[in-house]
Amino acid sequence: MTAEGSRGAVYRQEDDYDRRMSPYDPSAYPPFAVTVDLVVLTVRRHALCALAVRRGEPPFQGRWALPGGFVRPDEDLGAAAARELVEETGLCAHDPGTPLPEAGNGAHLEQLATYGAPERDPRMRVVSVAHLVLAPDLPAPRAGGDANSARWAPVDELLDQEGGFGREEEQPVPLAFDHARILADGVERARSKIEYSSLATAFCPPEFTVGELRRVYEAVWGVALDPRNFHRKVTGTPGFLVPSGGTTTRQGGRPAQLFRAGGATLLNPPMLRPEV
Amino acid sequence: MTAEGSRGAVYRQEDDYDRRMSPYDPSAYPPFAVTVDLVVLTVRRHALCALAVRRGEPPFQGRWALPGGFVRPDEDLGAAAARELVEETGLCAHDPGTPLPEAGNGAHLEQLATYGAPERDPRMRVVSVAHLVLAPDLPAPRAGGDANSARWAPVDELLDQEGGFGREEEQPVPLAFDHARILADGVERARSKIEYSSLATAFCPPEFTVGELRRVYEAVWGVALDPRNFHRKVTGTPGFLVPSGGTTTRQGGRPAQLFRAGGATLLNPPMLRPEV
DNA sequence: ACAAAAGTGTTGGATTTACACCCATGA
DNA sequence: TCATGGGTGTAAATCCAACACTTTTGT
Repeated sequence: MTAEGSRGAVYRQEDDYDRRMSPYDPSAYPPFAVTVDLVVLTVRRHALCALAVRRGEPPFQGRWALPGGFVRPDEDLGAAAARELVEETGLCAHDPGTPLPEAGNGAHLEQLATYGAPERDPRMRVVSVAHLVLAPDLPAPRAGGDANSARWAPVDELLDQEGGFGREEEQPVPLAFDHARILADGVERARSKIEYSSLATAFCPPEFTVGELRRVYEAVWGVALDPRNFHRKVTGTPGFLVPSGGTTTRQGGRPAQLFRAGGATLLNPPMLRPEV
Repeated sequence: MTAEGSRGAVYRQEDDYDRRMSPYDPSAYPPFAVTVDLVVLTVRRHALCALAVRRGEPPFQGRWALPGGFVRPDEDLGAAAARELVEETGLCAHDPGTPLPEAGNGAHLEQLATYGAPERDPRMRVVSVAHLVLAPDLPAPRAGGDANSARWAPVDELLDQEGGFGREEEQPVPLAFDHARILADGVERARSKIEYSSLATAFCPPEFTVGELRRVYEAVWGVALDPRNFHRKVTGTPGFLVPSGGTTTRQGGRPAQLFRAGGATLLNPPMLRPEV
């Protein structure tokens, strides 16, 4: 352990930091590392998937983890998350003020929660501000050019503590650190938020059909919805969808109207998630 | 500025902190101070109020601020918030796992959001994990024995950027730091959460009447509710309230049944907040 | 012609609202 | 007796789930 910056050192523990004067006295407060971790969700092949990166170094070497990195000395938390997102996926999400939901270039980014248990990283005291990203279906992820060190995985698979091997040769090992918990919290947030907000459109391309939007709800909630009532509901909610004029038959069947996301962010009345 | 720990110093900016090996290398990551700030809400005299403490030192000397303090080196975030709460109010709220809502000794504590804009504290780089506390009406707050350095203030008054002087001689100055934003976020969270959860009971004493619970909703939402429909709604929602057997006439009029909070945390169907 | 997906109409039941009305106490 | 808050009944309006049925394409 070095003299300063290590756990267990003795600091002047003034509870009311607000009453302190000295501007920069490192001995007066315990230093933490602050990082951002990203829960990046998308809907692929009718399943809710999250972005995972493979760890190349200990601890948890070889295990899957959420993407993330340090917050820089002069960077806001949301900006750090947006930067990491670009670096890991090429996705551009506009940085909102910390807890403001906001759509950027298709993707939605918001702060999720902060995780700071003392032993969550065995190397040092790390406080991680997790962020949630909802993105449309993307090409295979790049991670520093290295393929197969990053992938989209169904969240059920990543959270499955039991067996449940993926179709591939992937192992059912839990995620590194407390990332399973973070991912579960992010998934829960997404599930409840599409109920009363228009966020489900963040999973869709710029133009989409009502059926495509319905399949997003079905994948995120893991339920089947009545296509007819769903159609009435979403087209009848003011500000949710605006027709873009075109039609498509990319799903087969009768041509479907194309829509864009409307201006409304809060849905009133909300979408109803079927019981159990 | 001292050599290390100050803004603008140059660190090895590895984006992927997960790939680093060295356990405790302070030059490898930028150190932050991590604090918790508390939004403590209660309902007093038919108004939603928040706990504010007066700052005795610069910056923002003499201004009102939210209570808070440093996270200790071996302390979890929720534990730090619970500790600060006890120190400032004597209230006991059980520490939940980070984002888990949980009731302790009457009060509810949950993580709210994290604020880390680079210039939010002029002294140093501080990341503050804000927590939300919902408490029943309390005796006058104590703050280190010093009265009049802590008070309950109506949130409207604390958030009013314009005039709107309080009844007292209090000034309409905005809160210190970014605490107005934090308070506003906390209030918004409380307003929306009592809609679909049983959290409104956290504002009530252990035993309360339906009318008292209704006045909580009215104060938090700032609306008037129909007492008759409200009664049917809350008593008809399974798990929300359980009769404690007793009655009271402390509100005058016909004796009212006393209830305790039931086991349910999520309300289905939710309470409906009247439009506009 | 047939399958598949999009969309409209209709109906019965549940929920919500608005308000009339009665109940039990203290002053 | 009156004022005050507690609590029940009821009818109209609204919302929602279920499903029959029509439309428009590709094969």
